[in-house]
Amino acid sequence: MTPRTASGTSAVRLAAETWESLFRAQVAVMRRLQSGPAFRDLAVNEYDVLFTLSRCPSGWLRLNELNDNVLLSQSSLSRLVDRLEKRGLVERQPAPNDGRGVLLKLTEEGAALQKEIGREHVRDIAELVAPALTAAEQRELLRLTEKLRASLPSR
Amino acid sequence: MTPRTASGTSAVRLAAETWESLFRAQVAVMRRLQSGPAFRDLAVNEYDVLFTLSRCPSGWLRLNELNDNVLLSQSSLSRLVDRLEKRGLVERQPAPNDGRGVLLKLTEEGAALQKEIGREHVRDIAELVAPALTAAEQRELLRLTEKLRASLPSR
DNA sequence: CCGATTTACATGCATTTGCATGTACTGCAC
DNA sequence: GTGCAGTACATGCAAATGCATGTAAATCGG
Repeated sequence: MTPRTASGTSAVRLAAETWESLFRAQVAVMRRLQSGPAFRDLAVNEYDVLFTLSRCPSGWLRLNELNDNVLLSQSSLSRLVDRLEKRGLVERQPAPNDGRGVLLKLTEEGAALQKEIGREHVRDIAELVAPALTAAEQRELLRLTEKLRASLPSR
Repeated sequence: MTPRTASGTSAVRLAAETWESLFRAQVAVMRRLQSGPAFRDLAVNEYDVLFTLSRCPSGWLRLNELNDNVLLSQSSLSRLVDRLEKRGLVERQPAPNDGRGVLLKLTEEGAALQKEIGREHVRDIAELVAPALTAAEQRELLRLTEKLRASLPSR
């Protein structure tokens, strides 16, 4: 009854092994990245918030939208943003059309720090990924992970 | 001077975008997995330790080897294992040939809990991954992530 | 064999995190 | 409009985490 592939592996098992491998690769790469000097005075999650804000076309982003990108609870993100605000890296503003919402934006100092760390970070990534996979393989990995993410149920 | 691909993207940038996509996919999948009912009484990191032990052929695993698999500092893993031991899920033993080392093993109760959670977990994974990618795509994603992980510098 | 360095793990302590809850606002039913 | 459920964010508090450091054992250089 259970459908099996040519290699005798069930579909469920293939999915589990695929996720396991993706997860382990992420752990292994992340471990090496976060121990590097790029993150000496900013945690990876904190950098990630600055990075996401730097990519935002309007410059302003809602806190709840930010939360989708980060593996943090809503309350933890709220306090992480507190810290960034106290360090003068981001700015809060009440949302215009929603009295409950909060908009976030990089300060000039925040944007500068993001760029500085970002340069190092990108270099570190390339040093890990480029020797491991050919350009074609990287493009395929990019395509597959993007497709996976896009296909997930909204929540 | 900077080498560019046909699409005008530098090798460094391709590597960075590939990692970014892999990372976001991991965050998105993990967010959905850990909010599910499978992890109602065991954190994901804690389950991960039980899972890794369950895969170990000899049954016993060194603490430092375990640490390579998990995105946790050495001290945090030490205390995580404390908690698992207090709950009767794992057992510590001094390493035979190295007086500094500690060997870990699942208790019967730990093995049973791992299997129980594992069943739910695998089902959750399949529900997310299988509809998103074809079997061939999953195999390719598995291959690429495995190659990436295997190609990383030891540390 | 002896001292110096390194490795494996544990622990004190400050910081970060998540859960539960609180507050304020929105939107919907009527 | 009024009441009521739902959403967005903040906060109290207990638990988890990381850094720095401690302890003990292994390894290395002489």
